[in-house]
Amino acid sequence: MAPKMSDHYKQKRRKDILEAAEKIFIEKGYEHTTIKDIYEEVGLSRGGVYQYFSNKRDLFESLIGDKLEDIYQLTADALEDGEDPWTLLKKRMFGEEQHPSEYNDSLAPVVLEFFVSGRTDESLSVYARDRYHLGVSMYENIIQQGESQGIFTPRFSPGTIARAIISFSDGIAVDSALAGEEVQSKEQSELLFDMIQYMLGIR
Amino acid sequence: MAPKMSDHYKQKRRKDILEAAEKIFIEKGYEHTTIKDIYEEVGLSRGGVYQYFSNKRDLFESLIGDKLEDIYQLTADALEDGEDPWTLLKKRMFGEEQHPSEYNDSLAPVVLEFFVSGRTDESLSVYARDRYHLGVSMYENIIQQGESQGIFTPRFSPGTIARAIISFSDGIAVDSALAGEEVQSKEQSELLFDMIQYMLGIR
DNA sequence: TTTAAAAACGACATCAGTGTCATTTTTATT
DNA sequence: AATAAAAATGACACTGATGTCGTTTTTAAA
Repeated sequence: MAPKMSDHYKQKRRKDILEAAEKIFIEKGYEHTTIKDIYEEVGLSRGGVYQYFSNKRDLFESLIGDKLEDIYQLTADALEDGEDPWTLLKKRMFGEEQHPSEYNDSLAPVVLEFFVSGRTDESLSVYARDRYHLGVSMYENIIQQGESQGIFTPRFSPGTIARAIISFSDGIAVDSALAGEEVQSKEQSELLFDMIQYMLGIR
Repeated sequence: MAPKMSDHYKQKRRKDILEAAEKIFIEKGYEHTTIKDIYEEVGLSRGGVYQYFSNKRDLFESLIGDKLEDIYQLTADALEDGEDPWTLLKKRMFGEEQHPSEYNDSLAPVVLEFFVSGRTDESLSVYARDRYHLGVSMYENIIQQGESQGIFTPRFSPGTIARAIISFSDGIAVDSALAGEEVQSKEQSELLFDMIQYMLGIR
């Protein structure tokens, strides 16, 4: 006499909503996306979405949530396992192919929009700082590891280089969002690549 | 029998509104600023503001308008007058003191927010591209001038280096908006400074 | 001082989006 | 099949912001 819905079912629905939401967020940006846009995209009703998420912010945070923590953990593990810091750094900066390519992380500008437009909200800005900090640490750890192995001879402190990588990448993401092709993200990634080699004293 | 208000008066009022608006925009960000916030800050009524601007976007575009064109023109003139490209480049990147300092252009993140959150609006994105293009040209011209004078020996095309300066600066602006001190903008500006010397082949 | 034009006011109608909740539908278990 | 719990629906009340417009106030010229 008890119809416990399978966890699997709930998870699937949740994922459906998040996928639809991601599509819409990329299309319309964070601020201009409404709950209506989302439930129409999933093919659910208003209440249907509210069953799973309590508002747009909750939905968005779920969407981007954990992603960063995952990659941080993955990086820590890789370092632990003795993966080459230079290879690892390239992977984190440019993806598995370890090489600059056309810019494609279309959610990145939305994430930045989310944090920038919400920067006056105290709780959000705490969250933003945490995320930023985690990103810095990730790169910093890789660089420190490489330094201690004698692979890198950094011209600036690992923290500063880590922050520079993040700023530069964020800048490319933002500019791509607003000027598209014009930004020549591939060429810029190549420049970033060259700059990092210089900053880390790699031949 | 005709009370033509002095242009001076109108200009002053307009400027008052823009100044108040700038303050509020910096405080609350673009999206979260309302017309009400603004007329309360100036000490005017709702209708009062609408007398001068037709909506928030119009107001914001007036605020940032021309600024970029002005600096572009100023740069073109300076090059024409034979100003040293390296000095000029440093001025444009770091202000008159020509040296990296704490990040302080508090309107910059608001400008980025404006363009990023409005990036789906066709007319706005045209405007954004124009602005971006103008910025690229400005830096590109300086670099080309320096190259032809034999002061710079660029490792990448002037256009790519120009775009990199913009991306990096935008990145610092965005990150500062959302993580504040944490971003260590001064250190990053120093790194940017060093990187540019390297990219331009300056001893 | 009168006067007519411009500036400033603020109430108002309108709109878009939000989150809720009583009701209906679907589901898994008995 | 019967049933009870969970999921899904969509109408609803509410909110906050927008731009307008008839009215009042201020202004500078006559």
